[in-house]
Amino acid sequence: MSNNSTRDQIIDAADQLFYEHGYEHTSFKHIAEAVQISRGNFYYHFKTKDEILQAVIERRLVNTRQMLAQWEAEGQSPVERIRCFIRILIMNQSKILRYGCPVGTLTSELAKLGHVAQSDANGLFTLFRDWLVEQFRLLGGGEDADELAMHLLARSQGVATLANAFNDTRFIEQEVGQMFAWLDANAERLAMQSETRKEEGDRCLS
Amino acid sequence: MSNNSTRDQIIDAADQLFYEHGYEHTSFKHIAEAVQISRGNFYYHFKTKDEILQAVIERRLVNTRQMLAQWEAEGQSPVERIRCFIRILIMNQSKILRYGCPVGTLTSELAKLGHVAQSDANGLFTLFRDWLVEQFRLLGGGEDADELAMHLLARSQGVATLANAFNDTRFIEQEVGQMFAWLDANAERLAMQSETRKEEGDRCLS
DNA sequence: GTCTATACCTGGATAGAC
DNA sequence: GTCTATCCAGGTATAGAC
Repeated sequence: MSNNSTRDQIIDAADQLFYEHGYEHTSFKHIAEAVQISRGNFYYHFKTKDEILQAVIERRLVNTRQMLAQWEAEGQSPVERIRCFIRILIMNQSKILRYGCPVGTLTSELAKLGHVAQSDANGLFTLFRDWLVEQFRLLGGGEDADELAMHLLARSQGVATLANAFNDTRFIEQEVGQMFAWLDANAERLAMQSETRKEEGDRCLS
Repeated sequence: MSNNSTRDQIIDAADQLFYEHGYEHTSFKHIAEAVQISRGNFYYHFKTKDEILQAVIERRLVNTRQMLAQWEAEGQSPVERIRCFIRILIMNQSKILRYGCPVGTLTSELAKLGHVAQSDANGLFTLFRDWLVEQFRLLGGGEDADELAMHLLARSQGVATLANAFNDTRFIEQEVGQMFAWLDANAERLAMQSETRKEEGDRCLS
C-alpha cells in the first residue's frame, strides 16, 4: 500500500506534522523540510493543501481499519478485543501526553475551521464506534451496544485531553484501570441478562 | 470589571472568535470587523496578538472563578454543587455541539502550537479541578478526592468532544444522566465509608 | 483614541527550466 | 519528477495624520 515514493513520504510527514502541530499551523515549508524536497515539487503530487489533508485522512482510515482487523484476529473474546482498544492509551501515551488524541484533536480543529474534510475525519471516530458496537453486541449488549460504545469512546477522549493538559502519565494508568473494571462489570452484567432472557425463552417454549 | 471600553470589546470579540474558530485561525481582521474598529487601532490597546490571548485567558479565569463562587453559594450540598458542574454540558449544549468545550479545545490547540500561554490556559482546568476536589473532600472523599475530580473532568471533556464530532444532543443527555448516577453512587459510598470510620474511631476511644 | 497608509513577511500556488 | 523563480493574498505590525 504505502511505499517509499515521494508522494507517500509527503503523506507520512504531513500526517505526523498535522498531528503534532495542527493542520493549519503546518505549512508547506515544514513538510518540504521534513521530506527534503523543494516547495515547488509539492504541486506535482498534490494540487492543494486540502488534497494532502484528504490523503492523510484516507491513510489514517486505512491504518485504523487494519488495526481493528488485527485486534479482531488477536483478541480471543470480545472483552479481550475491547481491552485492545482501551490499551491504545497506554501504547501511545508519550504521544498523547504531548499532542493529545490524533482523532479527537483533528476533528475538533476541522470543526472550528469549518473545513470540508470534517466529515471525512469524523469517519475515523465512526470506524471505532462501529467496531466497538459490534464487540458489545457480541457480549449481548443488544440495544445498549451503541450507548456502551459511545461511552467508552468518550472516556478515552476525555482521558487523552486531560492527560495532555496536565502531562500526567499516572492519570492515564488510573483511568485505564477503571475502564478495564467498567468493562468487566458490564460484560458480566450482559452475560447474566442474556442468560435470564434465554431462561425466559425456554419457559415460553415449555 | 468589564465595561464597554474598546479594550473590553476587543477581548469580548476575541474570546468568542478564538472559541468558535480557534486562536490561530482568528485574524485581526476578523476581530476588527466584529468590534467595528480599524485594524490599526488595535495596537493602541494591545501590542501583539499574544497579548490579546493573554487578556482573553485572564478574563476566562475571572469568569470561571465567579461561576464557581456562584455555585458555591447556590448549591446547598456538595452533591448539588457538583451537579451544577455536570449541568454545564446541558446549559451550553448548542455551543458545545458546534465548537466543543472552550477549555479543552483551547488547551489542546495551544499545546500543538507550543504556545507560551499554554500553562495559563491550563489554569482554567486547574480551577475546575481544585474546586471539584474541594467538593469531593466535603463528601468524605479524602485521598480519592482528586481522582474523582479528574475522572469527572475527563468524562465531561470526552462528552464534549464526541458530541461535537457527531453533533449529537441525545448523547449529551444520556451521559449527563449517567454522570448524575455515578455522582449519587459515589456520594453514598463515601458517606458510608466515613460513617464506618467514625464508628471505628468511637471504638478506639471506648 | 482612532484612522489610513504602508512595510514586511509568510503561506499557498503557478510557470517554466532542467 | 524535481528544481528555481516568482506571483499574489493575507497576516502581523508600524508610522504618522487627525
